[in-house]
Amino acid sequence: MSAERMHPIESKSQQAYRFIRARIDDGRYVPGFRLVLGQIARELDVSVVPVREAIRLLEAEGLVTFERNVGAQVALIKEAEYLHTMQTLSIVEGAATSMSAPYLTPEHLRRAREINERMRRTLADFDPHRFTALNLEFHSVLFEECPNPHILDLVHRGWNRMKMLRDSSFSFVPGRAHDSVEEHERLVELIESGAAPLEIELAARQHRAATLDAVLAYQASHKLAVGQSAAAADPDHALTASND
Amino acid sequence: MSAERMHPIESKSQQAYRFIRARIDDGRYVPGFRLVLGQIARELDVSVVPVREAIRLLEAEGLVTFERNVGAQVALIKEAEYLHTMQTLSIVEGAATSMSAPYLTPEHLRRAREINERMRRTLADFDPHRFTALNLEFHSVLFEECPNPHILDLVHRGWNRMKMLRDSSFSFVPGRAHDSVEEHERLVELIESGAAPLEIELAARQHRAATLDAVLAYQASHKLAVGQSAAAADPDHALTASND
DNA sequence: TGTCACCAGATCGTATATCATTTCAGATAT
DNA sequence: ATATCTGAAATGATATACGATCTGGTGACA
Repeated sequence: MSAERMHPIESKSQQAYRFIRARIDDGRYVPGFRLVLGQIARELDVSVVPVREAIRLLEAEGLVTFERNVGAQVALIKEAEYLHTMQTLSIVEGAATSMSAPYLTPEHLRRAREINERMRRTLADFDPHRFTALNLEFHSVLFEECPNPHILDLVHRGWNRMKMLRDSSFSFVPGRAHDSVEEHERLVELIESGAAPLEIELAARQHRAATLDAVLAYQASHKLAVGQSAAAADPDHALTASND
Repeated sequence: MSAERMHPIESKSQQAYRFIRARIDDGRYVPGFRLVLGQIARELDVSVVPVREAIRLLEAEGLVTFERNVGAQVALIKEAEYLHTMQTLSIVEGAATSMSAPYLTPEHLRRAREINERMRRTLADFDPHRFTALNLEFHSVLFEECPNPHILDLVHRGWNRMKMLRDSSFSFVPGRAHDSVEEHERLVELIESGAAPLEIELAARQHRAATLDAVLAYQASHKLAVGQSAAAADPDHALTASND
């Protein structure tokens, strides 16, 4: 019992959870990927019971769907689902940002600006992957001092949903990244100026809403251009989207 | 296989989930109540595996705490937790109300008013249980047409957390119920007048925030009056609160 | 050729048994 | 009297085994 941790021995359920979760997050398990209990259990060298538990938890979070005697698969994000998640994110992110703002120090704002500058420099690279990562980093700094863990939890939930369409069907709306960087700078300035919480909240909310609008407009025009009337008429079709 | 439903045979996990959940909701399992797997399994005449799964789901929802090799218990709501949940509720309820408002018909508003009138009539009875139930009903009508199911889900999560202190440590802040009924009426009028979404959102948010303020003020004054400095100094002490 | 019955494989669902950890009471030593 | 040790009981965690259900395909039959 010498070189043994006293507390944190990870249970096999948690192990399975992290295993699956990591693969969903980094895109190895794309939406629609089928999760077979026995198979994952063998990969992890555990029994199916902990794997099942992990999958049920992921189901509760909305990351996978699970049907009795049929199986589980990574959840497919539909257009309506995307819209709702973005809408929800705009609200909770707005709240998180404004609640965090009063506690942000000049050092926080410096870090935020530094990250945003890196985003600006990647604009020419057209690297959605990296841009999204930096975007998360930027907003994480702004949320850092939010005193309400519940709100932060909701923000993270929303991000997780969004992450699912990261590698699988990501689309970069032309011009949106540039606008996003500009809005980031204005948001930092607003916080710096000691603006009223409500003003900050609405600015942050608007920032997310603008992305949603841009994606929807892009989707609409793209559909029209290609003339995919069938896809346009199907409210359940999978979506190509952005989350910056 | 004649008189058998084709789809909806409830799994034992779901059965266990509903069993426990119902008892938490109606107060038979008060916060702190210990949930022993084997015991619940025997009561339901199932094995411990589905019970365990149910408890893990409840843990994910924050309704119970679960520690490895120790066990589960109904979550205790602390003062900070209460504050955070109410704050979150004020935000998501505000959003849900304003998003629902444009779709509310005169019939909706009539029903809302009718429920609120029943609340008014119970003011003299001092029946917190009934008042809270009507309060939920009232707001449910206003949320009814919210087109974003995510937001509604968040509202319900918040309500579930609040429900936990319903019977256990419920306190009716003097005068708050009366104010609440008045605010309800004003909220309905605001919606009826076709006010801007943001205006409705802030009014709904304020309604919830006012309750929180009332509770905190009442708590503070009560503590001072009784002179429980020890309890006041402990940020983790259990809370007596209201959710109307 | 279309439809239906049926079978085989895949997969989930749960019970049971066993292992691991925690807790607590009682004993023992200081 | 206090602290520490010890072992049994309680409890959770997981593996294994078996049963139930769904799915897809195959072939008989009209």
